[in-house]
Amino acid sequence: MAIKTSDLNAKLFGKANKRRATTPQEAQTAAKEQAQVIELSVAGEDMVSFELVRIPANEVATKTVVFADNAREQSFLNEHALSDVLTTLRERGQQYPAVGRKGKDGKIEVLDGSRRRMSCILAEKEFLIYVAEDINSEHAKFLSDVANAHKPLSLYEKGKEMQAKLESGEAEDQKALAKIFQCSEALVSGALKAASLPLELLQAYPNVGDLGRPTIVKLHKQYSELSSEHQVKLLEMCASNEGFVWQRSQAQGVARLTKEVSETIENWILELSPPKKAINNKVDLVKGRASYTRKGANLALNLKKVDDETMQDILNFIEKKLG
DNA sequence: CGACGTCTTCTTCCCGCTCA
DNA sequence: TGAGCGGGAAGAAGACGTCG
Repeated sequence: MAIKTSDLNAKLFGKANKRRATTPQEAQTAAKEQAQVIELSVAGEDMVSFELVRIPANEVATKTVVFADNAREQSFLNEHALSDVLTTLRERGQQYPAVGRKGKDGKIEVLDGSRRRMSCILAEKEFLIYVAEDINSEHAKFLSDVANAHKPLSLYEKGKEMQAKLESGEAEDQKALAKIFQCSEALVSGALKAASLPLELLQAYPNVGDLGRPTIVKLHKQYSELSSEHQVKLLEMCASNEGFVWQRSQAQGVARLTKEVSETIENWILELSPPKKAINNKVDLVKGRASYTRKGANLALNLKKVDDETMQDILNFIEKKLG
């Protein structure tokens, strides 16, 4: 994702101080060459100076934390979700420093670069980050959001953001959300469903970002049809002993893993609640030609091999009867 | 009974995988 | 290495349900 990262840096450093850089290109170069100090205006406002800090691999986890308001769900960040960053990180080290601020407790809060942070932890590499002394929370959220623009959030993460906007009243309804997020109403519906699913269930998958709307909708339907006791049982199966579900599979490749996890979960659900749909009230009236199903006050007819004349007779009868 | 909001389904397009 | 295939993503539009 090198291109997108450079886009981000162009945005971030676009308004850098002339002392260091006057154009996005220069600022990018500065970031690439890892200048010790960079001054830039955050959100087009105050000038803030960032100092480059190098954190040894074994201290990344303890000395830095991810900004709490970051939309990215940290528990989804595993070797599969980070495979794009990990390959280049292992080969050539960290290309672009992350951006963060000094927290009250002395820890560094990572605003932009939570994926790079986790990658460094996984790959045991040195973590580079530009740190500023004082950035208010509003600006911090801005930086964090801009940063997230280049690696799309998963449906779950989008759904959580949408949920928040609904609750805060920022968005009136799903239609408004679709406008704000520039997506279809169908996607909003799917994202909200994803967000309503328990984390334990989603963590069964190798890369939650890979789960599309159809998969989520299916999963949501299957899960929500379970009784609450069964839901709890299913989550226990997901969380039990041998790590996440995907870690128990032998399959190669994320796509295959994802498929296997889906199948596993589907099977578990079937085990928990046997297909009571077997009570199919379909009745064969004339073998192979006519059947009907009764549901409440409704009647569905299913006729095969019907010629025009017969059809007309039947339609006439219905019209006369119900009309 | 109508109007509004949400969900599902249909269709098209794109991507990645497999096999020759 | 290229062609064919299957599966998934996304949007549009119609179906459905709910509320006043």
